[in-house]
Amino acid sequence: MRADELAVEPPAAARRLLGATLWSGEVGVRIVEVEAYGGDPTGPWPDPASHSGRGRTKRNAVMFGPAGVLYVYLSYGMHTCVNVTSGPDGTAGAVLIRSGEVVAGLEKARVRRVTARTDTDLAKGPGNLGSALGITLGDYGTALLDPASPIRLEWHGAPSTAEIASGPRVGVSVAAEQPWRFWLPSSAAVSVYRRSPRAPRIAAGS
DNA sequence: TAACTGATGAGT
DNA sequence: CTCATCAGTTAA
Repeated sequence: MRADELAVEPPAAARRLLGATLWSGEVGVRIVEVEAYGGDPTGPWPDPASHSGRGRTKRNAVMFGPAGVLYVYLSYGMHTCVNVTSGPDGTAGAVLIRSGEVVAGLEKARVRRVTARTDTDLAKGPGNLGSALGITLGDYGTALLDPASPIRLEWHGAPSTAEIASGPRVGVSVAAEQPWRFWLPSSAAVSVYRRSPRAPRIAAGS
């Protein structure tokens, strides 16, 4: 995979990342669920739900750089969420890796995820995926397309559109109408969709 | 359904 | 400095 294949609008980059393998040392995860996030209002794809939706900060700085770089952040004080930057250099964008299947290094992943009931659960959900791969805030900024990196991407070509499903992003209270979540329905590791409690309700009732 | 946890950024 | 917020997970 080349950087220019990710230096496109976040939804297009997200589709290309499905089916790719994300390696962290000996543990490999097949990506089956992703979410695209845009950038600030002055860019080509404004996104109020994005960490970069209100401009550049110390935390989101890497989102404004070249594509194919690891953006990690801490969520809810305990989970590390793994993102791949997208869009051209100077334009903010990223793809959150939400869920995957462990395809290598099962033993190590099981040690890191002792609470997982089955192997399918090892990297199911953004926090669990980061935990299974052992990714920490210290890995912020890793060049994922460099074969020498401890954390790297192995691309197998984008899946066909028939294999990809899309829908609203999870846990996002604004811009919830954007179908910027993509997943492979054939995988059992796709996390269950749960609407944000702050998102507008679709219909009245119970 | 809610307890939990801590970095972040906006407001004081 | 404080304070609300957060792209969650888990046990109940």
